[in-house]
Amino acid sequence: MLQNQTIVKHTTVTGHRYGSAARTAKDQSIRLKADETIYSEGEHALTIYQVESGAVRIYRLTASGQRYILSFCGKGEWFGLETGTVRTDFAETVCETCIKPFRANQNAVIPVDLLHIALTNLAKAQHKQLVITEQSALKRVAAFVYEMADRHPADCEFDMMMSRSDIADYLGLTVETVARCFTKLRKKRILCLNGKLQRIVRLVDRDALIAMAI
Amino acid sequence: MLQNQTIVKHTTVTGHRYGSAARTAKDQSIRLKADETIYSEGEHALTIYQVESGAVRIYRLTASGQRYILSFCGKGEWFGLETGTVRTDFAETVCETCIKPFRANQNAVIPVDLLHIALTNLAKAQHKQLVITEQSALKRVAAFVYEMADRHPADCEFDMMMSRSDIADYLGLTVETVARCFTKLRKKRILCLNGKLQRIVRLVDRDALIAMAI
DNA sequence: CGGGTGCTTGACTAGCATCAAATGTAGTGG
DNA sequence: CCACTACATTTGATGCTAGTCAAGCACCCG
Repeated sequence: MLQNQTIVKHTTVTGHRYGSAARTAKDQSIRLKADETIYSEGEHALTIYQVESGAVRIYRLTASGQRYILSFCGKGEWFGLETGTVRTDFAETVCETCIKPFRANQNAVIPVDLLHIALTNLAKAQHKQLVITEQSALKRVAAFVYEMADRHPADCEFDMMMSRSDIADYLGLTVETVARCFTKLRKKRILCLNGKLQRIVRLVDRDALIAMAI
Repeated sequence: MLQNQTIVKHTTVTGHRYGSAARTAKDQSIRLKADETIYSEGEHALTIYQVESGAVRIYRLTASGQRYILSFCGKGEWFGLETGTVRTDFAETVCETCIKPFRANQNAVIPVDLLHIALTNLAKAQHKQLVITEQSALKRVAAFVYEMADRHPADCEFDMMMSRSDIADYLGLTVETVARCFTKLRKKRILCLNGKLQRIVRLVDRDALIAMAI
């Protein structure tokens, strides 16, 4: 297991930076086009990754062939940390993306706080459970847009990059329902959609979006 | 943060036991009645717990006052490990329960693999996402019964202990829908329900249950 | 006995899935 | 340049599933 091949030390110092020390590891960052596979279910899990730019989708396939997207990872987020030695899910790029691998070779030290990564991903997964179960389709989509907007705190216009089908498989809805919800958000004057694929969001009423997403 | 107040060391030795060494810590196990609070949202998070017997529910309250149960913890399972210094959820006993606390005082070493606990809880949360989003109400209830049955691998009869309302808040359904699903499972001759509160499950067709839960 | 709690069942309704089709855009080849 | 295909998105019509509201039953306890 990954965590048994590493030595992790946590001191009483609060805060923890992954600064230049971590970045000078011999593993170089990797640039990928859209929809490229990073790893697949069943593969041996020896590497974790940090997203430097772009976005990655982590998903599973059910017995019936349905795709379910567990999470999207944006800039700065980590993925690929597994409970066992084998991948239980798939990782693919959503768009052109740079990722930085951290390999766990024998006796190698990963200069990274694995526990912090695991707990952050756990918190994300728990929050997603709340979004999915408690809320209507419209609220789920609003929560998704808000999650994306949170990655661009400065801008009121940004590119989601995910297709409607990605969003549907992430929120447990159908493509049609997602499209209808975006239409409702437009009609409520909460956002505008631009770009040929309607994936560029311009936030008109951020407060209303937040009120709806909670 | 918990993980910053502890020193955790993982060697290359595979496997990791929480044997007598951990159990001789000065923290004694605690016996609680049903529906007692272990901790609440907003409290300072300094302790993690292992369930010795019984069951614990971990839940959150939404802005609208709805309860959502993130997980049930049974014998051997750990809870209370938080991302920050403050509790984000509530922990209560479902029934008469024994728990063992592990406090993270300054300079104290927790003789426990926190990363392993975090990753196990992450895997549980991810699996629950799949159950909740992909499946019909009947399949969700079947998956819940299967999860409970997995905690009693030897017995074909066991006490779930959770109320219908607990199960509903866990699966994102209503009490009525849960009751209707149990009725369907009975009519399909997959299980029988006994006890005055109908919480004792007798598995009649385990294979059919598994087939339904996946 | 009456009141409280937890479980079940029935009737009705709202919301999402499904099926189907239209639109807009890009790319290809004649 | 236009015809054609391919793909992503949107919209409409319809049906089913689970939520809502309501009532009834079983059990327990004062």
